[in-house]
Amino acid sequence: MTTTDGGRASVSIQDMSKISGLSEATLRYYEKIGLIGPVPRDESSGHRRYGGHAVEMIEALGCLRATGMSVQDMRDYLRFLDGREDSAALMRELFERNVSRIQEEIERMHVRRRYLALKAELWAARERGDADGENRIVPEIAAAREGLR
Amino acid sequence: MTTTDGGRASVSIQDMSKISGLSEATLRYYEKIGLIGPVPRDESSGHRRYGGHAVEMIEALGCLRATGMSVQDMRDYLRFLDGREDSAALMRELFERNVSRIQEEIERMHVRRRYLALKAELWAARERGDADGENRIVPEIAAAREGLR
DNA sequence: TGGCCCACCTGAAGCGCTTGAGGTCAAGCG
DNA sequence: CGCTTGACCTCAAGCGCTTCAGGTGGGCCA
Repeated sequence: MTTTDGGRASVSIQDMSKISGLSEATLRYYEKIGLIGPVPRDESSGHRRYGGHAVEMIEALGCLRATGMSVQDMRDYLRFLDGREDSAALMRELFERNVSRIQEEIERMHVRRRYLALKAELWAARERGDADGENRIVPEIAAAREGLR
Repeated sequence: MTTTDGGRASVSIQDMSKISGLSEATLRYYEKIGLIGPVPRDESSGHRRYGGHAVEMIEALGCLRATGMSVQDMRDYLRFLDGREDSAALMRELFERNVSRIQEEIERMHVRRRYLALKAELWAARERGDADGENRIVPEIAAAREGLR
């Protein structure tokens, strides 16, 4: 998992990927756009070696990314963490905003699920030649469509 | 909304966008990738004019897109609609697959919401200098993190 | 010592759109 | 009549990644 390198633990990109849940490509991408890094390299091979501090930070980023948080919010998160400003309130707001975002997404998902489930039922009715069933479902689909924005 | 053009109704891209909920850019994009179209043009201006058949089709696509259905599944949907194959079963399967997809997304969303809500609580506790509260929340966050994949 | 494989590297292209720049056509107004 | 306005056009770039192509360093085996 980790190799010792002059007394300090260092982690390869593959292991960093396993630890954080971010793909190797994403780790390179985040470095390229300046969200993390620059990551120190192994002298001879030029391979990335993530040090203790970076490992924890990127592990946390992996969780935030897994919630669908935007890159901009992750940037703010890192800024609040590291800055000596009184950032507890800003952090709370950042996370509350993201809870609301998820909440809204969940609600939209329910509407979508209902619409798609009705469509599946419609075609199931057609499949078994059930014209009555079809006629019952059609107006329900029309109603469900309204909620889809 | 619609203009009459030699007895046939035709719809501008702006109105098509309002009807379908797809942006004008998306309508052009879908045409470019061959999902819809080619759309006939007004002789003199070169502007797109969507005809009756296309309007209904694109309206339906708008609903499917609003559920997060993939472009490939929308292609299949159109193929099943139009083909003379016995497509009711294929349609049912397509929609059932998409219901499952949404169902899984909803479940993941719940986990994410919990994680983010705990993070918000953590910073709220820090904000009011509540060390006990903090200590109560930290292990809950660790537990919630497990579900984030 | 040569050969092989694996982990890693970079750069470019693709996905599904969105955004923006720059230009055309038709209608309305002073 | 020229001018503005608005709806539309095309082409190119950007977003947040993923995927792919082509190349290098290091360890292990014969």
